[in-house]
Amino acid sequence: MGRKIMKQAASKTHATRTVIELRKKILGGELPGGTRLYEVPLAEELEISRTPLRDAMSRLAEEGLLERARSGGFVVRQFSFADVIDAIEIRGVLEGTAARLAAERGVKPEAMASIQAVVKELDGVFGANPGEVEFEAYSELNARFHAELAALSGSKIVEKEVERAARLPFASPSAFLPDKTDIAAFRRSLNIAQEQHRAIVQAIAAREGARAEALAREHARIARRNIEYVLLEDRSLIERVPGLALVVA
Amino acid sequence: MGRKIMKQAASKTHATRTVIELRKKILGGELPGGTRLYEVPLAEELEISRTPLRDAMSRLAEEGLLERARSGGFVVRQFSFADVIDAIEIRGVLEGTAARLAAERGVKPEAMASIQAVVKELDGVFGANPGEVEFEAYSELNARFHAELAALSGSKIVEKEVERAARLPFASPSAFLPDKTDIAAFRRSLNIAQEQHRAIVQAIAAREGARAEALAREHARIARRNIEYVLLEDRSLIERVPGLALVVA
DNA sequence: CTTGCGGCCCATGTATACATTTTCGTTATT
DNA sequence: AATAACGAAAATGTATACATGGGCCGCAAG
Repeated sequence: MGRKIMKQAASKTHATRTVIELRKKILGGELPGGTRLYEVPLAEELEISRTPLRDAMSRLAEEGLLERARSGGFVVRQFSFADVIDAIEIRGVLEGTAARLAAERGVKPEAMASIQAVVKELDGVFGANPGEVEFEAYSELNARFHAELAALSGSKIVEKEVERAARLPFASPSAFLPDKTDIAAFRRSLNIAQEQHRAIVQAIAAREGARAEALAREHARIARRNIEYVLLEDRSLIERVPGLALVVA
Repeated sequence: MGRKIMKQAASKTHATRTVIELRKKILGGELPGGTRLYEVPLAEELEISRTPLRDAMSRLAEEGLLERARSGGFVVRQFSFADVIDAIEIRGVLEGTAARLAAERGVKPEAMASIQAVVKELDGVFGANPGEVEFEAYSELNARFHAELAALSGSKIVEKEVERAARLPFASPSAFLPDKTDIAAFRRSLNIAQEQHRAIVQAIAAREGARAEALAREHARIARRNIEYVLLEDRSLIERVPGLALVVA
């Protein structure tokens, strides 16, 4: 197929590619929160013209990583510790709403079967001994669980808003997955999270809206605890969490 | 070529003015949901070039009134009846979160005094007889109440998300204010709403988070009922609600 | 009639020159 | 010394020409 020589294989347009590139720089800390993005030098550095750069920046503003300055131009958004906590809270509240609506309005059997299958698959990534987890598989399945949960609400709007709330990388359900980190509490948290996955699905199946909502909210607290640990107890882990570079001390 | 004749009446830049103009056309129904916005003809019609037009469209995408088409370009966003209901639900959930956090975290006395003053002022717009209301004043104070409630959360993030959820015009707290409409149920709803305003503030002052949250959610149901009435019972009122032109049958 | 290919058209993507506004240092005036 | 006013530099805003690429139509082969 692609016989055409594209120096940039990944994306089609300069703007699209620039979104990715800028996002990487922002999340990687190369462009810290509060940085003003001057169009001319930045365009030169990226070897594109100002037009696609502005397009890319406006998309990143939609994404919440940049904000428009009052006098024009864009600035890298800056988050405080409290902002991170609150962003996670909102994600939990919205996922809770998705879970509650799913319970109240009911879900199609196929959708229920599908998310139950994800939970079952998640069971499979835990080894015999506590602490044994296939992180890669867990991470992927966890993302799928959260995506399907949002969809269970049966509401495109709710689904979209949940997705949006999780777009801030440190607020995402996969913000901090222990990976190879050798901290017992982190590893244990995966077991707890999985138990909550199960309970949420169960509550939705039983049409227990309030319980489903409360469980989903509590579920988001795991992310909060992990982030709090990273930010307050062991800041050496900051670089392991995408987007935490945006958080000002 | 270089025309220096600039009729910049209202806003500073062409883009800013175009945002306002397009928003008006969208909410007014002149550009119905699903309409693709072709840059060249639209730019000609608005008598600007494509550059500020694209800027304006991207801002409207941030606002949620447009969406980017997969193949490029912008399309006027379209909402179903269910979407309207769900957007109001989300606004209620987020305002509920703001109220709960205010109660849980506590608010500064001055902020509490300020919102209590708004409630007191709102009392003043009701006349002696039921149904007597100064609509203009009510509308303005109601908007202030909701803005201050969001701020009571003490969280910039929550405040911003509440504001965002209310930006979809039909989901806003002032989406459908009876105005001169002579429907008894609508007029009564204002009294009920005001009682809820009072209760929400009271719950926050008493640090009753769950109650504050539940009340704020229920408060949003008034908007839902009113919109449902307009859409299901008396569609002649549709034109009275900004943005309802976007809602497809 | 179907199907696949080729090319044209049109819409968006991009570069760039020019216009306007903002910013900030400097100077003049009180 | 404070401040107002000015102006140069720099940054964003705008217009426009040109590039690119996807979709549609027609034609020809099967």
